[in-house]
Amino acid sequence: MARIPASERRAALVQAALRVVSQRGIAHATTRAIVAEAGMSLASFHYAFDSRDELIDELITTVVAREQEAVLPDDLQGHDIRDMLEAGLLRYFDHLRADPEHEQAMLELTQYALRSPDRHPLAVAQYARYTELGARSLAAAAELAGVVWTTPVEQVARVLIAFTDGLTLTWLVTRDDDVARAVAHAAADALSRMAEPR
Amino acid sequence: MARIPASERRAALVQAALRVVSQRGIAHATTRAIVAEAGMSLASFHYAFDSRDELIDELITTVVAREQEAVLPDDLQGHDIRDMLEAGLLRYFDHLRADPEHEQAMLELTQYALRSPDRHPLAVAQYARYTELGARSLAAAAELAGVVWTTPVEQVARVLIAFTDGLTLTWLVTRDDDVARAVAHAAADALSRMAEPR
DNA sequence: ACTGAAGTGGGACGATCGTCCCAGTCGCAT
DNA sequence: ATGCGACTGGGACGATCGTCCCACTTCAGT
Repeated sequence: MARIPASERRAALVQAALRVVSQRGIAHATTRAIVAEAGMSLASFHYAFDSRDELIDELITTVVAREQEAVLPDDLQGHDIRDMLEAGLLRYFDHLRADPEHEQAMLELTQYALRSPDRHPLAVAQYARYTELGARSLAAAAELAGVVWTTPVEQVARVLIAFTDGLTLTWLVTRDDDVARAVAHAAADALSRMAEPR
Repeated sequence: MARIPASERRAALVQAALRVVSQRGIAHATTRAIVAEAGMSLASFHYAFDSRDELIDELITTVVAREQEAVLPDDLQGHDIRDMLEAGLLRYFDHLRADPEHEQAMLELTQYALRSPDRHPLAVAQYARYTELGARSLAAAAELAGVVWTTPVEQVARVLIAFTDGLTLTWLVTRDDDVARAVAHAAADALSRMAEPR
C-alpha cells in the first residue's frame, strides 16, 4: 500500500464507509468491510481513527455538511410559487431516483444517531441543516414569485422537510413514481398556501 | 421455568423482541437480549424458532397485522372534510407522542426489511396495510362529510401515508410539537383538495 | 406405573466483531 | 547517510454473536 498521510486516509475511509452503508446498510459497515472497500489494511483504520464510533460520527458530519446542491435548486422555474415548489420537489425526487441508496443511507444514519444519547445531537444538527437549506430555497422562491410567507420561513422549511421525508420513505419502500409525484403536487399545494401576494 | 407450549413461547418472544427493539433498537435485539427480556433460557428460543431471522420476520408480520385502532379514528369529528382530516392526523400525532419508541421501532423494522431481498416484501406488505387502513378512514370521512374523492381513494391514502411518515420522522428527530401540528394542518389542507362536494 | 413426546437448562461451537500490538518500512530533515 | 517520526501489515486478543447439542425434567395417554 502506498504511503498516505493520516488525514487523507480519514477522508478515504469516510468515503468508503459511505459506500458500504449505501450498498449494504449500516449494520454491515464493519471496520473490516470499510477497509476492504477502501483497499486498506485493518491497522490503517485505527491509525487514522481511534474507534469505529469516531468514523461514524465523522461520516454523519461530513455527509450532512456536503448536502447542498442536491436539494437546493439553482434555477427556480415556474410562473407562481406553487409551480416553483412543485418543480423543486420534483427535482428532489429526480435526485432521489438517481441515487436511492444514498438517501436510504442518510435515513439509516439518522436512525442510528437517534439511538445513542451521545449521537442524538448529530441527528438534530442534520435536520437543522436541512431546515437551513430549505429556508434558503423558500426565501428565494418567494422573492422570485413576488410573495411573502405568512409563517416564519424556518417553520415553513420544517414542514417542507417533513414532506420530503415522507416522500422519500414511501418511495423507497413502494418505488411508486406516481404516488411520489402526487405527494410532491399535494405538498406544493399545501406549502403555497403559507404565502400571500406581497 | 414453568413449562409453556412452544406456540405460547413464540408469542411471548415476539412481544419481548418488540420491547427490546423499541427500547434499544433492532441492532441490540440479539437472541440473548430477547430471551433475557422474556425471562427465558437461550435454548427455549431455538426450541420455539429455527432462527433469529424467523423471529424477526414474525415480529414484522405480527406488528403490522395488529396496527389497527392506533391510526384508525373510530369517531370522526369536524364539520368539513378538512377538519376531519386534521383531527385524524392530530389523533395520530397524539398516538405518536404517547409511544414514540413504538413508531421508531416500526421505522427501524421497515428499514431492516428493506435491506434484505428476502424481507423486502414484508416492508411492501407493511405499506400496503397502511394504505388499506388509510383508505378505509378516508372513505369513511368522505362519506360523513358529503364529499367524493376526485382521485382514487387508494392513491389519496398513499399520499396520506407519506405525510404521516414525514410527520413521524421529523418529530422523532426534532421533538418539535408545533412543527408536527403545522405539518398536520398543511397535510389536511392538501388532502382535502383531493375531494369535491358530492 | 410406563413410555414417549414435549419442553428445559447449561454449556459449548465456530464465526465475526472492534481493537490492539509490534516488528518492519518508508520518507524527510538534518 | 542517518536517525526519527510517520505509516504499514499481519496476526492476535477478548467479547459477543447465532446456533447447536445433550442430559434432564415434566406431562399426557395408555
